[in-house]
Amino acid sequence: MSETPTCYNPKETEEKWYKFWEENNYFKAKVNPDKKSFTIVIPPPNVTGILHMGHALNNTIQDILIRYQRMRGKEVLWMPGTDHAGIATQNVVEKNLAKEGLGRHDLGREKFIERVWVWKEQYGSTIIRQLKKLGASCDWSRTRFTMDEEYSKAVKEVFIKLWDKGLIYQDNKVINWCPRCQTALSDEEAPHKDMEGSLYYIKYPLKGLSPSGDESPQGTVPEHVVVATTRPETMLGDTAVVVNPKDKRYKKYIGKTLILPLANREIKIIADEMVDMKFGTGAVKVTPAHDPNDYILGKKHSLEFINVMHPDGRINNLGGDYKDMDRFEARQAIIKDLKERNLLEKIEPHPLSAGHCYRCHTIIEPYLSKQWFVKMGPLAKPALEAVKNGTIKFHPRRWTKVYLNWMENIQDWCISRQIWWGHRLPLYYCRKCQQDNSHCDPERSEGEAILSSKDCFVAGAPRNDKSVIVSCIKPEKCPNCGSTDIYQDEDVLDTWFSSWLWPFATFRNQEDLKYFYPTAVLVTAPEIIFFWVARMVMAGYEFMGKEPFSDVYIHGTVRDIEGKKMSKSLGNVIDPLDIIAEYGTDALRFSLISITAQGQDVFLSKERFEQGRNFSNKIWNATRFILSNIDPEVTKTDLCVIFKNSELGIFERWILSRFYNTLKQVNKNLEAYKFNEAANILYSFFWHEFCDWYLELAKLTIQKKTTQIVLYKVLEKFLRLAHPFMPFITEELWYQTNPEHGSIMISSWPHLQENMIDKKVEQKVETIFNLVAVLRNMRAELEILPQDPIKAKIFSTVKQERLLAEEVKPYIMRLARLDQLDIEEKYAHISGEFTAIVEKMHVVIPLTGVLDIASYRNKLGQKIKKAENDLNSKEAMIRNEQFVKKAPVEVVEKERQRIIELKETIHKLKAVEDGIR
RNA sequence: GGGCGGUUGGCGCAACUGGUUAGCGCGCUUGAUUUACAUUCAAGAGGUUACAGGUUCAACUCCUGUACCGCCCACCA
Repeated sequence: MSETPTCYNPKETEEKWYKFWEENNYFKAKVNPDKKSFTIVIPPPNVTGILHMGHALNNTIQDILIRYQRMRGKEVLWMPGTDHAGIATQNVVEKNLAKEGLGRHDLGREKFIERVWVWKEQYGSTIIRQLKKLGASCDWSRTRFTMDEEYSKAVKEVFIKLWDKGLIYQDNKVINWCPRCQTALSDEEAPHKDMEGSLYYIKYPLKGLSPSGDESPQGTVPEHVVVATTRPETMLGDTAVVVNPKDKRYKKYIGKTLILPLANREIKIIADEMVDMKFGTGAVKVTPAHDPNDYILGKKHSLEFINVMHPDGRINNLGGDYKDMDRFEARQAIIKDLKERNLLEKIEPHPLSAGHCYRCHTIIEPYLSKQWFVKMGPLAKPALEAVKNGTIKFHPRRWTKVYLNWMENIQDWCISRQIWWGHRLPLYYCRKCQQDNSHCDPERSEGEAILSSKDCFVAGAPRNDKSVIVSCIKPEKCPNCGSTDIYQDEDVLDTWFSSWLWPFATFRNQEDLKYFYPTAVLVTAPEIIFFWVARMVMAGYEFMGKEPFSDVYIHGTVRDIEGKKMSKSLGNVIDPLDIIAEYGTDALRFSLISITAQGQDVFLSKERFEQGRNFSNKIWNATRFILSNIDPEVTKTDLCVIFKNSELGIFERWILSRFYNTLKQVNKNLEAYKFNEAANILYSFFWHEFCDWYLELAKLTIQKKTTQIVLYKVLEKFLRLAHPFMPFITEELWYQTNPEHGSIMISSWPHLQENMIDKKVEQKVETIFNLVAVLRNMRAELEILPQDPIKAKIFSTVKQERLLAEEVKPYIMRLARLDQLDIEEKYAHISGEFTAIVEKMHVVIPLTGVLDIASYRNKLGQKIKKAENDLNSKEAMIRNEQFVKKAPVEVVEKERQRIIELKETIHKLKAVEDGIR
């Protein structure tokens, strides 16, 4: 009958302890003048969010920092919350509505927003629950939502502050427009993606040579200019063709008029240096309302701006025959028509990159539209300075450059969005004043306008306009004329316009703000640097007069085993909740952390979590073993007592030294944000030193109190070190080791006792372990089974070593499974022996008949050769005067020492070789 | 076009400010069931650190160049 193996079962402990922590308010932060504060604000996940590996990594790192600092005695606050995620959330709710056959316009704005709130109440806390499963020790009593009333107030106030400073303006510009979401987007929200496209060469006939280019008989086309474009459908909005003034091919055409095919409009040929003569045909169609560069040209040359699209991407009334076709449908139709008229010269494949909506991945349409912007230059100044002078540091450092580069080339921020879910702009308009001032038209033209260039660049104009009222609440009457006919701007603000206030707008009172702000460190992924990190820095300086955090830790992106980003659409997602269910939260956390080198991307596969699971199990079983073998009294003994009595044996001193060494390393690496290093150090200490060696040795003396105390103390201290990484299992075992000493999460971090680190003891024990390893190795090579009797001898002329060997003789015998071990001074050669060298000791076991002499001699020969090679190169080094002169003394000394050792080794190995014959 | 990261045993990754014998995990080979743990233990095999130069007494580490992989930003008619 096989017994059921003893395994750690995470499910039972995790729920229990999380509840316990919450009920005891251990996550709560209070202003405490006696303590230093340590604050982290969570990167607020979207309310629509569900936990993915990126969250798991991000929040595990934060929780490690938080739990570590809490144990170190700081008053820590991990501020949680969620982001209303305007577009994403609106999309989700609209999708739900669509199932009922409804669109948001069927409901109307107010009803729709009610629906979103209902949805939010129902599903918005999913991500929070999942973060709890992850063990996150956030102060949930402070949980914030970016649409909370107070938070919304802060958003409006900030808008007004910027308004008053003249940093907010309205303008007609070509912005990134998502035809699916039907809203403007900022540049950051429309990332470019490479894609396969085509370059279409289209003939634009000259005016006057033929009445109309598209009706010439027999398919001949009169004199024309060929333009190349990737988006033929935009030709409907062309208002010029531009060539380089230096281009000989086109010089004669400059100033002439072309007939725009299909639209049959007249457009001029103009000249501008901007044109690259080498690209395409050197002649460029200009569509000022549908391309950012053409927009600049249009402005410069006073062209007309013809917007030919509806907001949903269909061609509008200005598009003639193509009216109401979708933009891509229109593209095909236009190509077909051009072909028929023989106006399409050719189509070439052409790689291009186009902006995509970061929410729905639809191809962005550059679109002329009236939007609100924030002038960023003045805000960027202190934010640049802070990073340049080191007030804010990036980890790893290389991200500094990325940040500075963006900040130095900062563009104005388009903050208005044509959606409903979000913070509505605190702008109101008085209809009466507007009528009196007909110049101003704040209402959006639905994409059918033909604008002359003077209509653009009205920057700041509304600020001087008496019909525009900026206010936190709806004014009862117009302060200018007293009219009550007032309405609010329809647009909402970019979601990031609320997120950038997160480090301070999350606080509910001044006292908290004063105590917890600035926060300590921000933990996030590289994608978010521009969206959020940079803007928070600007907001921190602008509205608080102080940086929002001093350190920014940028961790890698979680990818699948092939290096692809994990995404639902690719189907390569490893769900952290599945891992939690199968292996436990601690296993998930530990594995994730231990494979995440600082700032490097993480390549995940499910198997990687086995390491964490196995480690949990190891900790579990080792603890069980220790607890079942020690006297409960031991748990109350002070370690200092036995230490003072110097009752500690060499192995006790060793494991304590190793523990404090581990502690030192863990401290160092945590301070340096090297979480994987810290985790791996803990792992190898506990597994390969504490369990593999010390626990095995301790079995010999387990009855002794000293042994029990050391076992218990090291275990108990280790649990504390491991707690930030593996909160649940450590809490459970902490409780089991001593039900009376309270929760581990509020226990104190072990104090580093440098005097316990004893390099000499470590070296000695190292030697002993080598001895054991050599004996085990000999056994294996000789193919001696463990149950076979075996005798060994150790020779050493050094008295100290003999004494050491004598002292630990029973241990060596046990670990190497010897029946007899003699320790002697003078090496007496026995024929037919098997020998190895450890330090200054000569380890010998008699040969048995099993050994393959030839292969053994071969191996021996290789060893000798390698040692001789080493020796030669070392001796060459020492002979080199330059080396002896220039290298540091200790390096030279080390080399000399090594030479002596190598000589000795070679000598002994040769003796062994002789002995075999 | 600009910037950044990577290239180290079969696989995935380490190695701080140059300094003995380049570590770890997985995998592989062999052996162990007197056991806290087979989610275990022991022993072993496996690398001239992408390539070409350079600096240095000394290069995985610093510099220059090349190749390949990946990312970011900008432009693209």
